[in-house]
Amino acid sequence: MSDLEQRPTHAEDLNDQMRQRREKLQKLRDANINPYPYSFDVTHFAQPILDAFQDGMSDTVAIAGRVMTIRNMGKASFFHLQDSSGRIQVYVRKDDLGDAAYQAFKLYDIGDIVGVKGFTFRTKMGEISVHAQSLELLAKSLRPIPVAKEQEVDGKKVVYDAFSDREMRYRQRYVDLFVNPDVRDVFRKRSKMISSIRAFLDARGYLEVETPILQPIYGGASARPFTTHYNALDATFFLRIANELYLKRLIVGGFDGVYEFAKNFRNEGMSRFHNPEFTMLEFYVAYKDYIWMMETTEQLLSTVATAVNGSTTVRVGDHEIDLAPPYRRLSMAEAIKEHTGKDIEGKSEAELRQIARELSLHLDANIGSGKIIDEIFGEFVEARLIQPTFITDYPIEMSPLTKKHRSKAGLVERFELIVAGKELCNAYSELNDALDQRERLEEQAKLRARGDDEAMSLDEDFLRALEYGMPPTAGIGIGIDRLAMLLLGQDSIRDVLFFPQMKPE
RNA sequence: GAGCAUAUAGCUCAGUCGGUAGAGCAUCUCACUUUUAAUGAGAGGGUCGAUGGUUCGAGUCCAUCUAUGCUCACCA
Repeated sequence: MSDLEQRPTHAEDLNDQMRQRREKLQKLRDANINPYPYSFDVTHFAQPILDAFQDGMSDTVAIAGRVMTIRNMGKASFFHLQDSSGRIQVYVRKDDLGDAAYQAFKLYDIGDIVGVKGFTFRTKMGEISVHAQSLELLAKSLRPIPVAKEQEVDGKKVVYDAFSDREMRYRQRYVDLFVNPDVRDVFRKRSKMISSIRAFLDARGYLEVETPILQPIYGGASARPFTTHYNALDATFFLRIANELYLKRLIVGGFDGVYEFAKNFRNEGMSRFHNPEFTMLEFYVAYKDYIWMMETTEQLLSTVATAVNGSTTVRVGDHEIDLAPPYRRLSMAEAIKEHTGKDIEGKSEAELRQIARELSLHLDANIGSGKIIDEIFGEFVEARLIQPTFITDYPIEMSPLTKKHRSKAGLVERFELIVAGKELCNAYSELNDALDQRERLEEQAKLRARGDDEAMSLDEDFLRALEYGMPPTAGIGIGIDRLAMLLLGQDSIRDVLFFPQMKPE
């Protein structure tokens, strides 16, 4: 064995199984077999073979994939081969392959990637299989893989010893994916979800765009950013926390509708619901308002749910949630009244503070009235909104980028869609009054001076764009990871992200 | 950032009162040409997360640290 093959890839010792696999690799090379050939002509996939098989008929097939089980019976063997579509059993006989090839097959391991040419048949025990006429190693696997055994009990699959350690599943997602079929399904559906959203927006003529991730001024949301240094400019840059201000610039530029699936970055803690980088769909449509956006959101979500699950209903815990329109619409004041009995409409900051006290809600002394209302809502209402509910008409202080309400003083034309007690969407009639926008951002600057490090910065170029004139516009942000959790029945954001953020090993 | 829990073989897990480290699967050897949690016989495999401490003796008790999970806080 060469020096190279004895060398661990990391500074870790080879365990016995890893050593044995490397020895087999060398034996294969000694037998003049290339364990890493260049290609293989695949003609069929496992699941379609199973679906199409009819007794009395036999197809000639060439399939490729990963060996997942081996049952060796001396001069004949069975193994399961897993490809992107599923698993199929392969039957191998020494008589068919010849001595040398069967000898080589004995050096295969669970986890190896192989190609099989043969014909389909049904075994005595009734399993549709491929009878191998030739067999080719396509890639030798050097690490033992977790082997989960399955047994059918009363038609249900029971899995034994599943690869279930969450840390290892996330750190080695590649293993998680080939070992756990349910995980593959989740990510296929996530992909389906995104493509159906894209199809929905494309069908309406909106333009998919890309905007800067590295930004000299961050804005469009209230959050702490990741900071970096741009060497060539010797300047501080930020990873975007939102793309809102750039998309609005594009509306100023004359596009009627733009959208972007944006990776955003927020320098905050991680949790079941938060990953520091996450995906948000934002889209903006000229000449529309937030009422229109509510209808569009209803259509979008019901369309996407049907595309992904074939139904508008999803189960979350004990609740059956129905995404079929229409969704309940409730102003924030109405929602608070419904769940606390308190009327917050037209109340001063002192009065709101009194209401909060009556509700035994402890508040920071320096927060303003908008924030107080938000706290009351967050504490007593949000988690109780299970069926999709549009909460509308937010206090102006909390919404510096939103147009003033057409009829209600002190409020703005904004809605959030709450589903299963979580915010899923946030949308406005976008503020296009450049002078009002300047005042609002100056207000934010004062908050920042008071110590609110999540208050927005004043972006002069954005204001300049608005001064040229932006049409009335409706805009929305939809948390794609949250939507994936909802539609895919996952209770942790890590289970809908291929590579969730982890501390270094 | 705070609290609680977890960390033992490649995987999934036991390990009692502190006294030489266990199982199933996986791996290796032998047998077996339609098996399927294949079967039968045998074998190997461990820095018990890390570092200190208590003790004649620590997987086990104590402390600190690391990672992960859950809850809370911040947020989407």
